[in-house]
Amino acid sequence: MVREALAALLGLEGDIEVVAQVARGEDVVGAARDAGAQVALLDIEMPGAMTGLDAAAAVRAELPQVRVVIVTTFGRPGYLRRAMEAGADAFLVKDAPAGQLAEAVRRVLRGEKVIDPVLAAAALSEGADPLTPRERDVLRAAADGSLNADIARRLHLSEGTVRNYLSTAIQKTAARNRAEAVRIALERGWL
Amino acid sequence: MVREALAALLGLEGDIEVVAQVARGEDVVGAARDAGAQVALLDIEMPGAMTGLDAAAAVRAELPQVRVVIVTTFGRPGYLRRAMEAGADAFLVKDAPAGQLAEAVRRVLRGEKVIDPVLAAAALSEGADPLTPRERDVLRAAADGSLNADIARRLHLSEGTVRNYLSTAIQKTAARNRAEAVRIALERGWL
DNA sequence: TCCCGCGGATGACAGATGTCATGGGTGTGG
DNA sequence: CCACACCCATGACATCTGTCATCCGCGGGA
Repeated sequence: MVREALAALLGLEGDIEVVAQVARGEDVVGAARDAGAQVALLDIEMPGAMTGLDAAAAVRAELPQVRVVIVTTFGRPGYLRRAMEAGADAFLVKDAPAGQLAEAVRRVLRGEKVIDPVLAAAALSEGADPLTPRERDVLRAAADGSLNADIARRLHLSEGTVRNYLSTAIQKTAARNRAEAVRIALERGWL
Repeated sequence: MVREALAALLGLEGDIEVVAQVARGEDVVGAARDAGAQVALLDIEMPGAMTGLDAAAAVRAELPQVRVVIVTTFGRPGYLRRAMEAGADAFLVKDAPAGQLAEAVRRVLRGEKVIDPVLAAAALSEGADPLTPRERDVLRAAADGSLNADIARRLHLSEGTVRNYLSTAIQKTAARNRAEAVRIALERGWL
């Protein structure tokens, strides 16, 4: 519904034409190629296995002439960082005024980058993700309230190892327990 | 951005006119009255103190002739229940096709109720919220990973009492610890 | 009147969690 | 070759968490 609504909004602009819409990240590259798109507008949170950031990287790799605009619900600095690493040209949050959307499309077509300066500052001041891949796995597995034993079974680890990884993750996030660590890592876009 | 986009979408329909838009729940009743709206379209998750459900109840109380359509990101059965209790005429989730939005507006104007039958069945089979107000408070306070001592201080309770309330909440949600209880209660729309 | 649910509290106990020291193996870069 | 980071594990320990029994006071129904 939101996708179709944003398409309607862009369609009202005389100089912009919506040439394709897809629901899943896996379908982005194909649709963009078939429709001859000049700009791809992607949400980070999408159904399916592929996130909008993955789709952005795929577009950048396979259709380098296509500009990528990321629109997301959550203005997490970590998202911005990862979007830039994935090769995005613009990064917008959904609670920005609607006019910024069309404006961003026009500007990336002129070769400009479009980034909220406040968010950019936050992303830079925050520092990079300090978690190792395994710490991320364990933290993600702990997010739903699983017991250490469950996590150990799911990741084929010993229970003590799970405790060790969680302990380091808790310290790196400056949290006091796993729940706080999960919340902080989520806010920072590290999961 | 999403609000303006949905307004653009509805504006494309010949028989529907968007007469007002507001960002915060507190402004809904005033704007609906001033604009002479026939239908109020409300999101549950809104900035400001007033949720969309509160706004729905306010509209129902002060402008009884105005139909209320709830649109929400999360199709939680508890949300549906609370929306109906607040006097909503329609309940839509945002990942439904865009056409359903205009269709719902037309149908509530004809006096019909619009509810996804799958969600209705889920809401009925799930049973009502079993939590007492205090259990809800404590569970909400525990959601961010606070220690028992923090929660006790924040709610002016003893630490043991916090443990007791959490224990009963954990049993009522059939969870194994507080984190799981929080997740389940959130999914059910009990918080 | 009596019972029951709710709010609030205490104490005791078992189990889960977080920390630390310490060990091993692997791979990568200087 | 050595240092270093990462991965995985164990054991010990302190603390936090979850459960249970038990108590008090209050108010609403039967």
